[in-house]
Amino acid sequence: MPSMKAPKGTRDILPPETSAWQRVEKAFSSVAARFGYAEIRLPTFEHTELFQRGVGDTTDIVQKEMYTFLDKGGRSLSLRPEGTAGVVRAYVENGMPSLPTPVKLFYLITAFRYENVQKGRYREFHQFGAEAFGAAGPAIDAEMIGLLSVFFEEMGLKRTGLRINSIGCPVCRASYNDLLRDSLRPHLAEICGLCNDRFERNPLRILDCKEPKCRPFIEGAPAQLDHLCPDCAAHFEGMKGELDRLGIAYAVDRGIVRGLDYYTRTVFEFVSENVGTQGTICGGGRYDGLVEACGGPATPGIGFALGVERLLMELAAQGVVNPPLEPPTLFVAAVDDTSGQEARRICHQLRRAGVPAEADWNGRSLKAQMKAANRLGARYAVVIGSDETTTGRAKLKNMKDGTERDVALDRLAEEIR
RNA sequence: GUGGAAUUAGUUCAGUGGUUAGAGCGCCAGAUUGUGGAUCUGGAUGUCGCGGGUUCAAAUCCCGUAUUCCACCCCA
Repeated sequence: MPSMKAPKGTRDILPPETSAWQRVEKAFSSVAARFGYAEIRLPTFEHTELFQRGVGDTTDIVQKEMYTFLDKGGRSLSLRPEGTAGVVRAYVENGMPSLPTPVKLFYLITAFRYENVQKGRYREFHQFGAEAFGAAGPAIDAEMIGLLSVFFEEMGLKRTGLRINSIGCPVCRASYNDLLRDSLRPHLAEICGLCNDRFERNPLRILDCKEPKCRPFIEGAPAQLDHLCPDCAAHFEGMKGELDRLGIAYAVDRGIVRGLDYYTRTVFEFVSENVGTQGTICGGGRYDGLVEACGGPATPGIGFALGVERLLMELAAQGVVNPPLEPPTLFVAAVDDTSGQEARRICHQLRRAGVPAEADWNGRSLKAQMKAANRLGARYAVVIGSDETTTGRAKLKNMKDGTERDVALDRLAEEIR
């Protein structure tokens, strides 16, 4: 047992699992590009202050889950706990507000949160995300959800539930918060301690509480959705209409709040029953005040983050099979050391010609080489000996049915196509 | 941060105080001389998570600790 182990909450992703990762990464990039999103790559760590402002000082993520450290120059830096803040920073820093709108970006990142580990939750985890800046209307909200819907469809995912909600803008939220407090105030003694804290700080969060004793009051409480200002209400209706026209099914869930401070109006998530209590595969929403809060011009924005580990879990749970790694097409076996040299030369030339080929690298017996070819799933094998080296011809064996046919060695690449 | 369960070969697991700790799978080699898949035979590999303690004797009992899984909280 090795004494060096991967740190808590991290894990190694090994073959053949990596092929499943490559598959989803490729599919996501492809769908995102088709929707007009361009890839952005960003630093893994940022100034701590960015997350304090961008994610929100009051969030659990910033208060207790960040990997924060001082570098040798005394700067406070943090490993990113999510992707949006960094994208917003880069958007402002690189003058992207002057680009034609909407500016649409996507990314594949790792993120870090210091939390206790459980199913579908790691300290280092992977997200696919996208952000769209500069479009204020509901059409872009639906476009983004459409992107996810197409991605899930192409991954072969069924039964992934989309839930949507609106949490309003700063204007209607202020009056709603008063309404919410009024409704809960008589019951403060009965709801949990945490919710008492939330009552002053951010009463919206109370709606997300799972405490049984809080549930009755939550269900009786007014929902933001029913108290939107006219603009926010129109936005929500507009988005629903867009989704209807795109043929995307959704459920309105008044309980969706999202954990990050920056959200306004639209919030949504894709949920599953197969990821443990962490049912959320993907969460996102609109953040119309964030760019300005990060020092840029007032710019509407919307984005989402998709948990790759959770997506993969969901794919496995729904029985979506992962196509196997491309097997070596041709195994070049050799009967002795001398022909082994020739076999390796042929193998190299096949690879140059674009043919996946394997050979023996351990000086093993012919029998062992054939065994290896079989295990690798090679479709064909040739055996190289002194006869073959002299005549330049060999028997090409089909590993599936065991049949052989005589071929010229210098035409191997063409023969197996 | 809180609670529960677990940790023995590469892997899945058996072994609950008594010699040199086992099995399946996998790996390596062989079953007459240049051919895989089946079968058979043989082989290698363990600081029994780590550190203390109890005992004549600990994988086994006790304490601590780390990690994993599950749950709370929160989120991807």
